Amino acid sequence: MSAAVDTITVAVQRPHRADARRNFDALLTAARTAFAENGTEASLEDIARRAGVGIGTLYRNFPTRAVLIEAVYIDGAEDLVRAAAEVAGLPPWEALQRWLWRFVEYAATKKVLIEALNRESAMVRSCRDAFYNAGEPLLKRAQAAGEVRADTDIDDVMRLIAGVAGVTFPSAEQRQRVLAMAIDGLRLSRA
Amino acid sequence: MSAAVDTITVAVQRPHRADARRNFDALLTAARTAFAENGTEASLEDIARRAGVGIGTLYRNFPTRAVLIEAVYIDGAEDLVRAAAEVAGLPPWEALQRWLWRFVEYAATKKVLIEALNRESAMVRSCRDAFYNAGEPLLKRAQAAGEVRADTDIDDVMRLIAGVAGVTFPSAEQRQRVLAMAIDGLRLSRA
DNA sequence: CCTCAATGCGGAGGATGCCTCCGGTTCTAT
DNA sequence: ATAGAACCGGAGGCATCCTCCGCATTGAGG
Repeated sequence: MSAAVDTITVAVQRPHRADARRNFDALLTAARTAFAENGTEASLEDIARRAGVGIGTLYRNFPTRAVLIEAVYIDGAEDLVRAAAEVAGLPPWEALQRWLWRFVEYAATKKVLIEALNRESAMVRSCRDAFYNAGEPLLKRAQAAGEVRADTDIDDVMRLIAGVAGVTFPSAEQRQRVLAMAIDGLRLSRA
Repeated sequence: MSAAVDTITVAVQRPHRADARRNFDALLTAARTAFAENGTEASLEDIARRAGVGIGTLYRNFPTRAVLIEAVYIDGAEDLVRAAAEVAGLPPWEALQRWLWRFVEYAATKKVLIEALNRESAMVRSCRDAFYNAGEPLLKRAQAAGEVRADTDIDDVMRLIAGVAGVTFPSAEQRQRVLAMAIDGLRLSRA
């Protein structure tokens, strides 16, 4: 499991100087908040202001918007990867379901996830690979146990869940219900 | 069915003068193309250029970006509403499924749909109401026939399908497969 | 403690896009 | 043919993205 975590490569280096490190962290925090509120088109000038730094500082740390998005995206990804180990001991279907709901929670805390999933970059692929490495054993186990349809793979599943998790629902209740329906779709086979 | 079509109210008036009507149509066409390529953040100046008109003309016809998005969104909506009548004679599950795949096709031709579904405006509500009026009888019929889970409604279903239809898939094959899984999720009940 | 080089800073300025408004043009009803 | 309502394009103001430069700060080494 530790091996899975290590595969997430880091695109941006956290600076060496203490002041720069503080600014880096402040920018990440501000970006997380701004993206959660306004999506990934949130104004970078606004993010710099929120962090209490100049726009030059933002660009020095994150040369493009995409790099900033990815940095936010990777934040917390390790926790999700580790969560797979936490549920591994449960019965197959239960384990997979629990992990998928963790994935949905992760998605809820950052709107960038859905948009990032559609991006093609080394960093995103690295994270995606890590998620897939974490979740795939759970899926295969549930398939081997005859609890999940055989005609799907981890990429299908992640895209299905991510797509639904990205919808803005009027109520948490409905969100829960519709996501449950999507997850239930994993169970049925046309056989 | 004709009553359902009539409930779609029109937010923008098509102009009276011949030249203005031509420009209006050209703008709609250009917007459809630009949105399909770049999503709803596509440059309005680019759209005006594509249509061969000045930016002032774009704003005169569509006072805000939202109005333009909605105009594109409604385009073709009537066809989808009518499609419900075309499948009504089929067996319950078949009818619903056929219509949902029509919905997916409609979504594929314009990326704006997914984003529009998350917007709150009179026009969007009007279209959504029309879709729901069209699709709901099909859903209820399939539920009455015991072919669809009882714990869902047309709003759930539309959001589920729209969410998945909005994902960018690397292949049409995968898209097909994952959407089929989502639709299969309608069938299962926890009972 | 001091020095100095590497690291890091903010914001002015150029480019682009959104949006408004005004002088000029075109269309159509009479 | 004419008048006036409808319509036009694009300059200009504002916001945001992004770069670059003169100045400031940090921290390692002596």
